[in-house]
Amino acid sequence: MARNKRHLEQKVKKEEIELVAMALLKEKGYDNTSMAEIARSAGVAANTIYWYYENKDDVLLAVLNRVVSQAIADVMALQEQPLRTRVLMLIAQVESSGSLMTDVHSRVSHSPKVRAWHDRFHTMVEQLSVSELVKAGVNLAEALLDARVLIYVIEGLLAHPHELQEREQIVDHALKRITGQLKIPSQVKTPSQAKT
Amino acid sequence: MARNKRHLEQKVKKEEIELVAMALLKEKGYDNTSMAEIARSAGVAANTIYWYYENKDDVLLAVLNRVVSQAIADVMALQEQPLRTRVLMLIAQVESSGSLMTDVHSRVSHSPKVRAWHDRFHTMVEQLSVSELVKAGVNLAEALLDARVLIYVIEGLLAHPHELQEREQIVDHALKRITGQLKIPSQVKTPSQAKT
DNA sequence: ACCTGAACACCGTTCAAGT
DNA sequence: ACCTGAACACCGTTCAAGT
Repeated sequence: MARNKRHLEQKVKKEEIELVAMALLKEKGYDNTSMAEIARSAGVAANTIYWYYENKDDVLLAVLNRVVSQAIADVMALQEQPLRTRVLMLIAQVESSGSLMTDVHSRVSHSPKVRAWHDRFHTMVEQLSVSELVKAGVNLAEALLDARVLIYVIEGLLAHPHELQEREQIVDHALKRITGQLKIPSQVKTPSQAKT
Repeated sequence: MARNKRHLEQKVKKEEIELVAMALLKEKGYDNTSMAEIARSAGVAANTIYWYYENKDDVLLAVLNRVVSQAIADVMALQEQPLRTRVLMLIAQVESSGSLMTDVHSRVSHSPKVRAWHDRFHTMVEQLSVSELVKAGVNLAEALLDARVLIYVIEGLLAHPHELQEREQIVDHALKRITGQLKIPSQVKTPSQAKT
């Protein structure tokens, strides 16, 4: 029982470090968050983190896995929604993780592990996009190129700040260009035009 | 005469620091290039750089201005070439600057000066793209959105490694989606299909 | 197994001092 | 005006030592 409790609390300790790291990395980004700060927030000595993780990039990867799992879960929950809605949801979801995606890109050249994670993630998103586009009526031969275009647009939207409305416009426009025509009526009207 | 010579050599000193910094930053990126390394390569003490530049980000900006000036000059020289060629040229040009563009994105959150530079640069590229697209036959109302899509595709291509052929395919595809139809015959055939 | 204090090498930057 | 040696604060990481 005591052993059990202890075992639990140890897992909890790592969990706590990861949650604290996630909050800090989301809020302030990789470079502006020091290991010392993460440790302090988690209530441990600075070097204690190195018992759980090899280095700072490994902490980043642990956080990224959490963030991505959550994002996937959220987007999966919208299975029946139209593509437009799901793309916008994905962007909003990832955006709430602050500069994490930019951080990944900038760490790719420092850490092979981060590079591997990035490549896997990219492939996954690409496959998802292809199947989404095929479902939306794009023929398979072109879907691969269209998926790339769509992903780059999404990445661009994530890397640069946009008004919500502007973001929707760009997504709508890109999807229109890709699928040929908008399949579903959009709600891009300004709030002031809401009826009754 | 001696004063003249001296004055010249001073300008040359700054020039040398900048050229050395450009080479190093292009080759190894911002984070992997230390001020000490730049100084050593330029043959000065580490802190001497701070007489010419406020900080490391200012060195980056000086290098960026050189790189961009060169890129603009090169692309301008292709005034009469088709859009496709110029876009590919721009990508190749910027790509030769290594991870500099990624570095800009990652420094945006650290330095307001870098952010300002990034925003000005982005606006400039956007305006250029709009006028290019209008010239290519896209109607003005949609050109702004199309320009954004095109820029994000270009940024995506720059941020991720691609085979030359694959890159051309994606650019061709994006331009086809945007302009409705490819205006000029492309040479995307595989080398093995070259005739006679 | 888990955690720590102390130290290390490196970094961007500052400052007082030299010419 | 231009340049330097020495120092500073901070960083990620390591190591020997404690429980």
